[in-house]
Amino acid sequence: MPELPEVETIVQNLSSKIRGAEVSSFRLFFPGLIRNKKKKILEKLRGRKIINIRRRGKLILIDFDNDLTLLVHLKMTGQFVFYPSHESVDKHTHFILSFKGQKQEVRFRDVRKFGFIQCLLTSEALKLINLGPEPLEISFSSFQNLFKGRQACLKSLILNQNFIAGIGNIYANEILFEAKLHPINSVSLLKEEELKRLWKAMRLVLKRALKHRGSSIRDFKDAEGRVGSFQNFHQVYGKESLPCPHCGARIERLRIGGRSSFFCPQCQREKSKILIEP
DNA sequence: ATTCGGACCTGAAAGC
DNA sequence: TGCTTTCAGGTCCGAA
Repeated sequence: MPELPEVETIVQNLSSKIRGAEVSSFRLFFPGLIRNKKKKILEKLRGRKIINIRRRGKLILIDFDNDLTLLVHLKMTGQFVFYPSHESVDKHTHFILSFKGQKQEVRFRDVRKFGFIQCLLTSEALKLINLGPEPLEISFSSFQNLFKGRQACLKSLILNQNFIAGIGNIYANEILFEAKLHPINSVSLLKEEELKRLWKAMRLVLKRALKHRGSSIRDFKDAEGRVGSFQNFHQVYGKESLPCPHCGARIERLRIGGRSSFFCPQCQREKSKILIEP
């Protein structure tokens, strides 16, 4: 479900509600959710205060005042939502954190159970995962450097979290449309001017999506239970056979690296590796 | 060294 | 009304 804009939206919700809150109790319904071998480590969170909630790529990090951090990945259908404590718990709720003096508790729900939570030392939390730079923080020249010596196909590369962190399938499609670049192009063929378009498109699309509090296609809800609205502004994602909003050509769908890729064959031209001289 | 399919899960929607 | 197939905001792993 969640890519950078959705995860950031949830992190903002959580920050405003539970930064500084003290954990009174937790409940774990699906032990497989916790990646640590010893689930008992969670006991160390009881009575501790949350000092910070951060995002890195698509990961949520909840830092506690005893140098422990909960690393959370929502994967496809994970949700963090506040519920009144008295409300009944449904079968997709796998973990609940309750706070001292608060009538609301935060519940982790995940229909497909792909998501995970891991409890780590704060200083170690990001060391396990090799994440690329943040797309909204990287300068153009650093961005350009990332591509040196690479020759993968463009769409696969920007979906690769080691390359750049936080972009998933929806935003990869939308960014490439905005940049007018064909998803299957090899990055080795891109000129500086095209990389600049890509960098600008990446920033523009992600910032717009943040402003609209993410895209809700089927499962995404923020921590207040609200849906995002950026799905209303998608140009190509999920729009196979519909007219391109720019030129009217029919949007096509292609499978790249096992993921659906939507693009306008007119606006996003494929580059041929073979130069045909007349 | 990359790329591919399958695996991990469940449920909604489409196809027959 | 079924029953079956396909698809889904992600990532990991092992085999070609």
